[in-house]
Parts: sequence; C-alpha cells; structure tokens
Amino acid sequence: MGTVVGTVEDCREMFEGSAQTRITPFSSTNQIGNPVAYKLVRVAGDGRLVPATDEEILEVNETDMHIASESCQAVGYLPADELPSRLSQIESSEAISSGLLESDNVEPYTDQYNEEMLQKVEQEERLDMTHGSQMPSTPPDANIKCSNEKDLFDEDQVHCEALLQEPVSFSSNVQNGCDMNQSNTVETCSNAEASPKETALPAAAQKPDFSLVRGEICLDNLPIKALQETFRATFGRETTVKDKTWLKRRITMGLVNSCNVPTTNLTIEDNKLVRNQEKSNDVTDAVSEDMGDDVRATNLKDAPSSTDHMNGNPKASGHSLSVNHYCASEDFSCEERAAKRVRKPTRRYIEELSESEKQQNDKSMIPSKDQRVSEKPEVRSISVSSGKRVTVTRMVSLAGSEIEVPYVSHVRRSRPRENIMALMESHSSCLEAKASSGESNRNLSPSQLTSEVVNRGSMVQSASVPVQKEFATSHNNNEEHILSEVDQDMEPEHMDSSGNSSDDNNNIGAPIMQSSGLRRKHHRAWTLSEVTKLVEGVSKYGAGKWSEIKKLSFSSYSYRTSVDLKDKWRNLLKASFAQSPSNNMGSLKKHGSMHIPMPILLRIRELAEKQSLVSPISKVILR
DNA sequence: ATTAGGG
DNA sequence: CCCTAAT
Repeated sequence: MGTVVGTVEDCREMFEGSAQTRITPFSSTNQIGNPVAYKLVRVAGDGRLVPATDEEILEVNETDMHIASESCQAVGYLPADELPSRLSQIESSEAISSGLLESDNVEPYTDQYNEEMLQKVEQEERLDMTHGSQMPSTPPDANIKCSNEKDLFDEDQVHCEALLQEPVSFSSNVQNGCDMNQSNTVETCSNAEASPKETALPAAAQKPDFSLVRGEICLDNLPIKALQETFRATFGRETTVKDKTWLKRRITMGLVNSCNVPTTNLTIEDNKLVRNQEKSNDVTDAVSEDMGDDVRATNLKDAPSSTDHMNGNPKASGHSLSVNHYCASEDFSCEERAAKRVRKPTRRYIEELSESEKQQNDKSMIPSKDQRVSEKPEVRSISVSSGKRVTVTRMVSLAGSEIEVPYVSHVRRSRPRENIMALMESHSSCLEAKASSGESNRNLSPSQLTSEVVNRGSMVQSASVPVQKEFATSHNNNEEHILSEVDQDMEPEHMDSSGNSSDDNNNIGAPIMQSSGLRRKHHRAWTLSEVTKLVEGVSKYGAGKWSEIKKLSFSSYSYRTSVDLKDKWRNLLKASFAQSPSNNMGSLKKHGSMHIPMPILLRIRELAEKQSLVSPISKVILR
C-alpha cells in the first residue's frame, strides 16, 4: 500500500504545475480522518502501469484533520458502488475482520492523511517516495486491512487507490459535511472529486476539463447528459437515470474506487492518459504492485462487473454507510440463492485465477512477486543449467503459452499400496521418503527447488524412474482398481487393519510429509460393496448425514471419511443421472471406473430425487 | 466438528 | 481426493 507513494512522486513530477494534488503518506497508526484521497494508476494496454494524471490523483480533505504521526502513504480501498454491499460482505470475510472494516480501514488513512497533505506535502513528497518503497512492509495495520489479492491489479487497466473514510461514525463527523449520504455531502465531495471525475470522463471531456478540473469543476454544473456520460465512463455501463443528484453521487463514489471500473470502459481513455503520462511508467511499477495487494481476494470476482456487486447485500442497510442507497436504483439485481449455499470464491481459486492472469500480463509485470511464497512450481521457470544432460523436462501449459519445466517433483505422491507395502515393508519407507521428498519440492523455495532439481536430474535420468504424471495416474488407477478388487474380497475388519497399518506406515513417512504438507491419501477405488452400503446408508439416514452414515454403515471402513462418502455420493448421483439418458454411455465408459449395476444406479437416482424434493420441503415445514 | 461445494 | 468456506 505504501508503495503507492512512488506513484505519488511521479505524479507530482508530472503534475508539477498542478498544485492541488498532494500526496502525503500516511501512517498506519494514524487516527481517523475523513479525508479522501484518490490515486489512479493505469495499466496501459501493454500492461505497463502508468501513473494517473495529476487530476487523477486527488485528495480531499473534508472532515477533520488529525495529526499525522508518521509520514507514509496509506492506500485505502474503497469500493464506490459496492461500498454498502461490500461492507456487509467484508464483515464476514475472513480476511478482514469486521472490526477492522471500520476502525482499521478508515482510520489509518484519514487522519494523518489530511493533515499531512495539507501542510507538509511539499517537503515530504520527496520523502514519501523514499518511504514509499519501505512503507509497504512497515505499516502492518494498513496493509492488513487493505490486504487484497495482489493479482487483482493485473486485470484492471486502471488502478486507483482511493481512500475514503468513515464508515464508522457519521454522527461524529457530521460536521464535516462529508457524509456520502447527504446531498450536501455530494457537493463537497464533488468539488474534491472534480479531478477524479475527469479521469473517468470520456476523452473528449477529459482534456478540456483538465484545466477546469484543477480549477475545480463541479459535477453540479454538468448537464445530465454529461453526467450520464461520466457515469458510463466511470462504471462502464449506460445509465438511464436522470436524477442529477443521484448521478453525481454515484459518480463521485465510483471515482473513489476505480477498481470497480470495468477494464474495458476506460480503455480508450486510458490510452490518452497513458500517452500523457507515459514517461513516468517506471515509477508506477512499484505502485502497481502495492495495488495488487490492496485488492481483496473476495473483491476480485466482483470487481470486473460493477453491476453484480449489489447482489445479496440486503444487510448493507444495516450499515450506517450512506452509500446504501445506490443499491436501490439501478443495480438492484438482488437475487436469492437459497438453493445452494453460496460461497465466496475460494482463495485457492482466486490465486489460481490471478496466477494465470499474471502470467498473461507477465511481460509488463514487474518482477515484484517476491512475497508469493506459494507460487506454483510449474510456474517457476527453473533454468536448470546443468549443461550436461538434464533434459528431462515437461511442458506446462500456462496461460496459453507453454513453458518447459524440468520434470521433477512428480514422483508418485502417495504411498504404495498397502499390499505392496506388506510385501516390501522395508522398501515402503524408502519409497515414502522418496515420494515425500519429491513432493516437498513443491513447497520449497525457488533456490531450494532448483538445487533439488539439479540433484534429481541426474538421478532421474539414470533411473528412468519418472513417469509422466498424467500417464502415471491413469496407470495407477488401473492398478488400483485391480487391487481394490482384491480388497473387496477381504473382510471389512481386515481391511481396517490393513488400512490402519497403512496409516501407520504413513505416519512413518509423515514427518517428512508434514514438512511438505502434501501427501495425498492413497487412492482407494470404491468397491461395489462400499457403494451399496453407501446407498443403503443414504436411504436410511438421508444424504447429508454423512457423519451418521459413516458411523453406522461404514464402521468397518475406516478409510472412508464422511467427506469421502459425500464425494462418492455426489459422483454416484452424477453417474446415475448421466447414464440413464443414454444407456450407451455406461457401457462405453472407460473401464477405469467401476461399473455400477443399473439397479443401484436407479436406486440412487430415486433417492436423489426423493431427497432433493422432500428434504427441502420438510425443512421448510419444520422451520 | 460437520457439511457443502468447487477444483 | 483435496481444499475451503459456511454452518
């Protein structure tokens, strides 16, 4: 976040003349203030980051000024449109504790921010730059609050940092008149925002406004049409609203959080802007990085579509934020998803997503991903420079492009089958260790990984042990299938013991594994008997009662967890419904998966339907 | 600790 | 199967 500072300086240079924009750093520790600062960073078409024009950077100090203890910039992330909804969401979001939302997010920025800006700007501008680089690490508070997915920035052409404040205590701030809610607030804000607005404005408007902006253009003066245009530029969608006040407010808010702006919207404008500012690109880089961090993972999805955000934010009203009203008018597309319980995008998912995005934008990206510890091994371009023969590589398709990666860590992950283990106890440990070590590579730092790779390279080759992963998996499946059949014959108890023994073995390997943290449970094909029991259990206790089913029906199969049951059931359902339509499918299905007797499939389907229909109703009734 | 879902 | 979010 602090990194933004860098931009600031750039901006400053660019703007030089424009006196109004000032950027002052803020300390994380600072108190609450109500100033609003806007910072825009744009990602050019080529992916480079370009500092926002002077207008783009705006600081507004509406409320009180507080003493700034430290000089550092804090970047606040404030979703304009989504603010209301966002807040509600944020509370729940794990990343940001509810408490943080108000106190943390808001406070840090506001206080010192204003003060500094007003008074010390000039002196500190320089300093800021220097601090800026450091800042990111230093202000824990601010960072945490703002912590967002870093990747986010990749997507957006425009990045902007906006700080807003004050969600918390409006009453206290009333004096400021900055309340977003209040109409008057809008005006005050509008002045301040004139500059930001401008950035958003269509190209035509922009330039002309430029001068004006500095002077202070008021949204108020713009005709409705212009406002609508601005709105479109800001949010990337048309608006039919003719209410000036609404538009102004909306725009104002929107400008605050440029992140919301769909990338497509500003493209043209960006070009212009970019041209203007191109020189300062380099500086911005740092900023971009920071920005990425700022964006919250959860936001990631929402950000692209400005329209969606309002969904399901009924709670928003609960919050005192003035912003709420927007919800009502246009976007109002609140849908209820009672059926499935909604989940916010998974972190992993997000990361992957961002990851790929990053890859795409890679060229432009600065090599500042440093912190990403959990990068995918595949992603890393490991240049094994062992000129000798380490030709063992595999192609990884990343974001469309293929990357050659030394083939390494794909030794079989799981432990050998119990049976095998029994036969070769001594070996098993070795195998385990091996596997685990191979796995461990995944988590190793690049340097470590590299060394590993090198070491392994020769070994692998000579041994010719490695098997293409994909290939291996399929192969293993077959193997397992066969084995499973064997198991099937065994008595449940027996299985258990074997399973336990296997567990023990696992434990042996565990230590190593724990470090790597990844060992995959050995794949156990589901036997027909298991499936049958599962179906039976579902029929008895109902789907969803996996804990029960496991306890009662699967007491003998220790290795099947409730989750496994659930997953299996899911698959069974899929299978049962998939197959019936075209009987061929079943027969044609690859031999890999077990054939499930039609009767069972039918029964499964029945159960599924029964439950899907009955349970909901019953639930409703019960409640 | 369990469940539901997505990967 | 694994991983995470939601309950």
